[in-house]
Amino acid sequence: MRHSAPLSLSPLRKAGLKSTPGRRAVLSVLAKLASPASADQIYTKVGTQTCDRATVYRILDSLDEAGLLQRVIVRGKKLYLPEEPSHHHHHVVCRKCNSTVCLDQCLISPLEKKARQLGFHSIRHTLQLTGLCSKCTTST
Amino acid sequence: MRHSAPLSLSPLRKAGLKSTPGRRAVLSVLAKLASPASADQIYTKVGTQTCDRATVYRILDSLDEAGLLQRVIVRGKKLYLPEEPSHHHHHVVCRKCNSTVCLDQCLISPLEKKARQLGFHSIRHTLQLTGLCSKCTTST
DNA sequence: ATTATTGCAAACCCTTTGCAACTTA
DNA sequence: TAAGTTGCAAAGGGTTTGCAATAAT
Repeated sequence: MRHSAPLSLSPLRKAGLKSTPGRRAVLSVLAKLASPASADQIYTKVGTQTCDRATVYRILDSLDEAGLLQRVIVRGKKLYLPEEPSHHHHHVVCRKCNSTVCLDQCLISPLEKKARQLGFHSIRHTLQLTGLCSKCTTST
Repeated sequence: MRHSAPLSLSPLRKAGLKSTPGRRAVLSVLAKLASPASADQIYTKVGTQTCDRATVYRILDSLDEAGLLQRVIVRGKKLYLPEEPSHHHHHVVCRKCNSTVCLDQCLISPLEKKARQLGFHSIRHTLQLTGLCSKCTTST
């Protein structure tokens, strides 16, 4: 008799990715973020001795591919934040201080539906709202 | 008596930007795009003798700032497409061949409203839908 | 045992910058 | 004339790559 699958697979295994120390560390760092962080900031938070910078980039790619994080662009730079597969939603990010607030919803499905009708499949989306938060009241 | 304003200002002048050959050329290239293009592709289409590559980057920045183009990220790369200020909407871009289709609507305003209620202002958004078009039927 | 993942270090590419010259309004 | 814009060329930063070694299933 074969082993039965564990009752709850880690998010990584569910996504078909191997569970490595680097990936677990990156996921853990993402989960604790107060606001979106750059690849390099994540590399630092993970601990530069935990894994190589290049590996962090590869990990972020694999997690993105697996839908385990959200990538947003603020001021032209890529930032990463965690994604809970069970509750997809979006955020506003302050263009000045990167502070972030959940908007708790995703209103994209009608657009996805239309895209599907137009022959597209494997549809993904990224929505980025940016603004200036109340603490950063300034122009532009 | 002073000169009265022209009946119709160019989009550039309306945006408070000076009308230069480079900007006009970039706008014209954008308007003719069949699918989103990278800064470098735009530089090539504009004609490398028309203006410098660095200038194209500066122009794209100013047009983005002015809301005269849309910037999207496909496969992690920045691509540009035209934006008609009178009719803001979104697109699906094929992750394989970059082909693009209009979705004709923007459903973001409820999210923007909520962000405003949370103290954000000067809100902007970028929405990117990507998928695989019918011609590129493949996995992933 | 097989396949995926990582480290290392170099290469790459995209993008930005400073400054003087030149346009545009 | 004043302010904004451009060219040039060089620097900068973020990101990717190849390959051998290593770890996960």
